Amino acid sequence: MFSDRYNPRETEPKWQRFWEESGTFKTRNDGPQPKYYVLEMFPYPSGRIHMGHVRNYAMGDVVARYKRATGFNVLHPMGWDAFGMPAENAAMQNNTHPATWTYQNIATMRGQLKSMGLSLDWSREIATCDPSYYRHQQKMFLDFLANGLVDRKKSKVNWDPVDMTVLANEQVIDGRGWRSGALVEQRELTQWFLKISDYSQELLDALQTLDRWPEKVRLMQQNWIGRSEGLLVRFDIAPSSKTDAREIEVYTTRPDTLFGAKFMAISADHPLAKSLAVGNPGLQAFIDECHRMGTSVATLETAEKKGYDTGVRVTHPFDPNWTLPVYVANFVLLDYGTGAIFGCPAHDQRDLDFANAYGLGNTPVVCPPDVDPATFVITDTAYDGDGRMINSRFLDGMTIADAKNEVARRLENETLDGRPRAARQVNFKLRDWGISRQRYWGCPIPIIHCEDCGSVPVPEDDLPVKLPEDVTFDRPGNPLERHPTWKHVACPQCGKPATRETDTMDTFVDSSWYFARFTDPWREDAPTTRRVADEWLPVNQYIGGIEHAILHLLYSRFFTRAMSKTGHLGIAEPFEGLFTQGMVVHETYRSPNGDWLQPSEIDMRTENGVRKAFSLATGSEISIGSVEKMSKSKRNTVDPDDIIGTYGADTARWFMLSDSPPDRDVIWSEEGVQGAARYVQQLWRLIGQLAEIAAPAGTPIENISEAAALDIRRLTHRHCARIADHIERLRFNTAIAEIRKLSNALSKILGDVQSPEQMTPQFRLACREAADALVLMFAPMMPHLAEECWERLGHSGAAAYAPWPKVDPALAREDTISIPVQVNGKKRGELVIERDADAKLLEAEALKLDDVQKLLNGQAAKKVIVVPNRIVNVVV
RNA sequence: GCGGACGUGGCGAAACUGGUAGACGCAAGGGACUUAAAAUCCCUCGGGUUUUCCCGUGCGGGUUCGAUCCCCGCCGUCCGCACCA
Repeated sequence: MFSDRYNPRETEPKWQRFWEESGTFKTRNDGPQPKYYVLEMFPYPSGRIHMGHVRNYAMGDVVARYKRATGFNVLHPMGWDAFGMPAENAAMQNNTHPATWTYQNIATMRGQLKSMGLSLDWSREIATCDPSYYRHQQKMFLDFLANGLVDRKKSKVNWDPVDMTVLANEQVIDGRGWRSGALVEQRELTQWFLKISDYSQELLDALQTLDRWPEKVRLMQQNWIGRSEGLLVRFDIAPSSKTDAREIEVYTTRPDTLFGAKFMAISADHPLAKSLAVGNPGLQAFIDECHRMGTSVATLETAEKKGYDTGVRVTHPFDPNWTLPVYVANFVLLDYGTGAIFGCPAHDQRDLDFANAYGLGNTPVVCPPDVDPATFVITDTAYDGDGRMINSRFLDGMTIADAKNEVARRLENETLDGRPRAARQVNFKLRDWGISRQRYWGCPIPIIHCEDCGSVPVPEDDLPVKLPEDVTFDRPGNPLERHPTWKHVACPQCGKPATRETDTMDTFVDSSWYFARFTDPWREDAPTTRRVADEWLPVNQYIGGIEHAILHLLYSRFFTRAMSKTGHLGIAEPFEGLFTQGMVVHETYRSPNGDWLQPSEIDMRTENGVRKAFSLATGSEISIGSVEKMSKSKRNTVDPDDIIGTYGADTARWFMLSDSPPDRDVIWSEEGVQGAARYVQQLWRLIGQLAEIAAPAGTPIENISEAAALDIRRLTHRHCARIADHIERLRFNTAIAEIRKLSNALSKILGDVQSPEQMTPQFRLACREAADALVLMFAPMMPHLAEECWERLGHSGAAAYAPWPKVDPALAREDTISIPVQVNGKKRGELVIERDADAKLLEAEALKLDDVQKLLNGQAAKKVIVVPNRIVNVVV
């Protein structure tokens, strides 16, 4: 009945069909067991899955299957992050509709994921481009609006004049649009914003509660939120200045250095700069130059500090006779602080560069410890370290912290035009989230613009605002904008002709709440069923790439709070545990003429112990290049379909998990996959042998007393405990090493059996237990093989329903252990002794060892360190 | 520039965060079985000596009975942020 060779091509589809027909992985919201929600970041339906998906979903599936086996009601759903630009680009290139392209891709990828044997509840599948999903998003947008979480304001954006759309910063490469290549302009557009900055402090504080998140991600978010404590200070404009303005307000985190001030600088976009530019062509030209410079990384890196002296002078807050020149400077940002700074060249590198360029000099006001203030001079390098105040009148001698407080205290208590001259302020780098996109393939923003009534929400009864289907992509720009009828509607308030908002939402909105929708995707009249969502959420284990460390994960954290504020949820944090997996990388191959070759075009051979690559087509030698992330450009990709077709899903999953720690990159190699495939066969043979000798399935295990049988039991229980521990900690690579140790040990035991008499009933019972346990322990990684083995072992039900093997602690514990004996820290021998032997016994036994005696050379040991169950160290 | 991580055999890695360094695997070499190949099985596999030991976790110091792990100083690789006042 069972063949000698395991054939995944037959068994994998068989068991996939079984799971599907039996509804094995359908999850009930009212299941009696404790709940566990495991989620992998849902894919963008780009066309085909790649090996990164295989890795991501294999990991999630191990967790899901393991948790199910250990008694949890597991939610493990899948969906599609289906809106986005690639669908529109494909529409333009192939003259298809984005929806057609997207749903075709979804169909393909769904089939591919199913061939992986993932234990997903497909009945909960969602696609964000489906009106049944985005209608709820529109509802929530309106709820957010009603609760003051939405803002409409002008902001600067990257505008691609050829494609006629706003581009994200990531889509601007060297100042040009990534698709059109056109020089990107900075435009002021009125945009919709979600007020994530209202939650800056909360999002920052709550990071501390996320103790199952990688430290790295928390740090990245912390830096991104960018909290700083400082002082707002109002500077008077000197009367002689040619402006109507009376004062300029600056934000500083270093009020202690106020006596080192040499200039003031304002942003080119500062209102004062704009008003001064009127009738000042030189200044206007400079402001224009600043705008052209753009904000790309490359320009910032090389940009010189440039400024333009406005002629305006301000007076020092502590000395009316001390004036400072006001420059418009290219390095001052409008949207951080107040768009104006005071420059203290001695203690800020940027200010120093600027001051040196314009001959403004510097005065050190913080003197480093152990340096004589009289000789302390700043030339090219600003000093931003600790020290004592100098050259600062009433601050002299203070620490930086005291000086900051003293300046704040004095200025806070001084009034200017009836208001305090200064105020302490906390600032954040985090900005509000601009969600408007001039794109078709996104969730329409449910707003109608009326000349009389302004921006009016679409009435709830009219939701969803569906995307029109009859659109064309033969021209750049937003098809919604030029659609003949779609945008023309009556104002819901006054009934006059009005127009729809034609911007759609950033696709990051779609992915900010999908995890909540999965808890009740059938609900029609609301985004969530709050009771159900609150029971499932937060997601217990979220798994995905590190590239989402900031945007997606921060947006989701905000969205969860916003949904709670609007009554859709009752929690703050969406993801209790986060795991960021490494990439899948592969060798690269390059022919002598510089062409990249795919792994499938390569024949690997070993000549004189050296690995060499040859082209299958031409036979010529190909140079083996560095290991890099799989990418189309380097052609070092491997297609999951090919791998699954050749080796089976179990082999692919096993190899993905076995070689590297899951948070590190894994090198995909043909040799490695073959090793995994060999192991599949090895297990199949081992289970076959065990099935022959094992006691019948279901025989109770009791009163095992024979040594050989007990050895097998101890082996089994010991490994079982370790494997569970490794999976719990997501250490899949070491879990797999333990499984291999167990199967190796069992193979050896069977191989050592000399005669049939050794196979006593007790021995057969122990084999039964070991075989069952082994299968159930590799089942999370190789579920199809496990089902087939389970059947071969004579079980009637499926392995997917079997509980995780129960560990008997008494059997798992080792009674005899070996303890190393060191002399002066170097291992000289070892004691095999009963567990928990006391220190005196260990010491006596250790000193008896020949090797120890030899080194003692008749003398007494100076000292003997004994750590029970660990080590003995004899000091001579 | 700021912040963070990492550095262990030919390769991926492990080591219960102070207690036998290199588990498990890949590659390689040798052997068995085969007419042969595949498959399978057995042995070797950090370096030097080949009977005893010595050296080895990027480099140099330190703490300790004992350091891959802790501290100080270097070198290198990778990642994130970046004119944030």
